[in-house]
Amino acid sequence: MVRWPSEQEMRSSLASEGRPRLLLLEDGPPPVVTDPLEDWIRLPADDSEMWARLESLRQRWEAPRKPKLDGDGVLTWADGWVALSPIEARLAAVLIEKFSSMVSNHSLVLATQTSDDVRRNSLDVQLHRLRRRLAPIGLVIRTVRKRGYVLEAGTEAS
Amino acid sequence: MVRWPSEQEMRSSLASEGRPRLLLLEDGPPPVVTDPLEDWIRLPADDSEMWARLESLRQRWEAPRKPKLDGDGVLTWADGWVALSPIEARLAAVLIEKFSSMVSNHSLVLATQTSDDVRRNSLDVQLHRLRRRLAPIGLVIRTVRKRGYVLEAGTEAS
DNA sequence: GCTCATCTTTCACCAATGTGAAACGGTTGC
DNA sequence: GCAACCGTTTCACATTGGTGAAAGATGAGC
Repeated sequence: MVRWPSEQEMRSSLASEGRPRLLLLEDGPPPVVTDPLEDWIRLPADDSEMWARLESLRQRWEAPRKPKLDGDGVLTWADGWVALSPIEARLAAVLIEKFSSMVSNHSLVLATQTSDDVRRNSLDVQLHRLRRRLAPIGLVIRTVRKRGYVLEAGTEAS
Repeated sequence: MVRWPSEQEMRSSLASEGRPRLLLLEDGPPPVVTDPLEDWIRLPADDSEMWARLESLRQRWEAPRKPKLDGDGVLTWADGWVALSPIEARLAAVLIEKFSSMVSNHSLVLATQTSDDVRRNSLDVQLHRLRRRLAPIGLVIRTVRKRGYVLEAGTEAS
């Protein structure tokens, strides 16, 4: 929540981090906001109205918290989209389903449809390739040694 | 502009058309809206506040504009315009309709009116030429291997 | 330090896609 | 008609992408 127009810098710093903000209008004309993650309300404000606008912003912010993978191997996330190959898409699908939590090594091997033993490190290679693709749109795959992997949002640190 | 909650049907019909709407709150609690093309205001409302919200919606709606293709094969976009040949125009039309999302290979072949198999790669050639034409005005066609293509705005990196 | 899991690189092979050149076909203006 | 032009189709070849395999490099845990 940002006082407006007195806290302009906070507004722009939040904006550049891609975080939502509600402008509390003290005086002056209302701003025209085009960012879906921004809204405003004139003070003094009714509690229920304030809550409704905050809740809307919160939902808009949290909605795209999971990457979306369509049936054509196109994976969409905050920074854009990438096309995945069939195997990569299957891997990504199971990782996305448990987004931000761990997926066992074994279920990933199953996702690649390959029979588990001969291909000692074929999963490693696929994961390597998937990492390469996902990095540009801000997704990272972290390792849980001996157990599995976690797909999550990369740190915004550019 | 939709009265709320008395004109619910109009709200959903506008929503399904992807058009913006401003809910005029007559009574009852304010709604939580997650669609960026929707907003609300409580009646009676100050003129300047109403205008600000309407203007915000208008800008959000117009921002993600598509390239425009007229009946003479002239395609207009931010950086100017180019003239397309008939086949290129038909291709561009279906790509523009789904601007920024994927168009299947097959529907593109249909757009060229050719019967799908004999012309093994005639679509490739057309796409190649279309790419050449569109590049100068800042449009790119990205490939989704085995599935289709996406027409989108090129990176502003000039 | 040793072992083992994981990561990365490289190679080989094949399939899909991109591209230029050329052949083909229609239209226009003479 | 015919020449010039333009759009379209096809062909041949180059380039890129997908996949599996193998081998070396890295790093964690004992």
